[in-house]
Amino acid sequence: MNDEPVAATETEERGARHRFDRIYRVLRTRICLLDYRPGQRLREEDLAEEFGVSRTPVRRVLVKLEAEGLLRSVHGVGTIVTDIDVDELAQVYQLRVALAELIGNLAPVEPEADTIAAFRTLLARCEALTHDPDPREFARINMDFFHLLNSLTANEPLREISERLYYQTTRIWLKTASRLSRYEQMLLDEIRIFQREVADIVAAIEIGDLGAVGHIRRSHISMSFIRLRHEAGR
Amino acid sequence: MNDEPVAATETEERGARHRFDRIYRVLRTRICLLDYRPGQRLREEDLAEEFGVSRTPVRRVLVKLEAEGLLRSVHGVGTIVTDIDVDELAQVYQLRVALAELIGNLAPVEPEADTIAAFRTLLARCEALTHDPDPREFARINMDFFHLLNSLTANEPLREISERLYYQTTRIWLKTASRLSRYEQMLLDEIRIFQREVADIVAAIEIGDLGAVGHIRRSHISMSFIRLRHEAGR
DNA sequence: CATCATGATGTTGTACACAACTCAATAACA
DNA sequence: TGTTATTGAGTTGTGTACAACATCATGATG
Repeated sequence: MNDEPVAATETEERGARHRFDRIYRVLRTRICLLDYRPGQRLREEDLAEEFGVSRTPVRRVLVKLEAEGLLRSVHGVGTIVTDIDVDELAQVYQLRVALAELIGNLAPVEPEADTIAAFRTLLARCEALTHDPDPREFARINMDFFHLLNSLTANEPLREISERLYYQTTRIWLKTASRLSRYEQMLLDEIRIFQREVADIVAAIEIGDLGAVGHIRRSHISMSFIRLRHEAGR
Repeated sequence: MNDEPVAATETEERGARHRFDRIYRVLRTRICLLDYRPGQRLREEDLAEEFGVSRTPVRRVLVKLEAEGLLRSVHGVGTIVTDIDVDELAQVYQLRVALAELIGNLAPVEPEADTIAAFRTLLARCEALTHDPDPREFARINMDFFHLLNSLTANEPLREISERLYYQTTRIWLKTASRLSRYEQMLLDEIRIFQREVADIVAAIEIGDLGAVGHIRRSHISMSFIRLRHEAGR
């Protein structure tokens, strides 16, 4: 009866796969929070040292991040965080808008009690944020909110694709806004708008209208991008 | 004036990136044509030897194919071609159906003369196929047709995602049909239906109605899956 | 006879040394 | 002085040996 290691694998996901996912998530988060700025050069050896492994497993992660468009490895030069600009991302936003509606339509899943609770917790964090605006915390809440929304569809390919597109676009707000003079005011405005979105969606979820969630989300993504483009144009 | 290598890079994409893409495409095609059967175990060393490289660059390719759901590497066991079944792929098909329509709507690109010519050539290949049915050639034409359709949108993220979903699902027909007794007849039927789809779409393209292309494609993907599911159910 | 331990074998994962490559600084030259 | 080689440092890409792991056969043990 040697099932102890199996159980451990089940709960903790030991081994190579786990290390891989861990490093992957850390790097992805750093890129999206602009801890690594667009255009910044990363050194494989530094990353390897930080995570206590050799370059080999690090490179695996970098290959995946490159496939997702967050990095670009150039032989003899370095591994560079991809730069982004509002115009290039317009296409990705178009697609995200279209997909947002699908989450409510394709294989909607009746939210569990704890899922609803998680939404409420998030709403509270959001409210707290309006009293103490912080761009990083804003980005984090945004990320958590996205993952919660994503769990509302049982269509796994849709979840995967939405996630990928989300991580491709989420940096653009921080990057664009941080360079503008109205930064503080913009941040506060955006937080308030976001808070209303969360409130709207939580209301729709509590009623059980997942279709409405999709519509709300769709319009908010669309408007958010238009606002950004407008601010960036000036 | 040492710009010769630069020019070569531009046209032929020498170097690591090129090798990588080459191996990647070859393996992906083999998986989708069932040269590698679902469940089959691949050995990294065999692949390395075949392509004249070491395991290292091969593993890069395998990581990417694993991220796309075509392979699964298990430590100590092997690299296994993912098995697929009709029920699991239902979700992917749902998504493909939804995305098909977007190709005509998001950033439609006016087809060039040579693109239209390519469609006509394909239609001819398709016609020839009805006289000499061959499952592999059918799959190849299907693949080429997909890539042509995909070039009708300038939305690159959409192209990328559509491609990924296509390669996730395209094996299922060959796999399912090849196990059925009515295989020969099914193949011929399916080829004829496909030929009509191609004819319809070529007509829509020549008129310049890309929206119609999306609708035709959408309904054909949907029906194709329903037929498959129906046959598989019995 | 059933069951569990143990070792042999084969595979992917990792570490590390070296090759290929880029770029900038510097020297050579017209 | 301007321009072109060249050298050097620094980085990613590759090859290779070994570690970690899974599986199966074999035999010990109750």
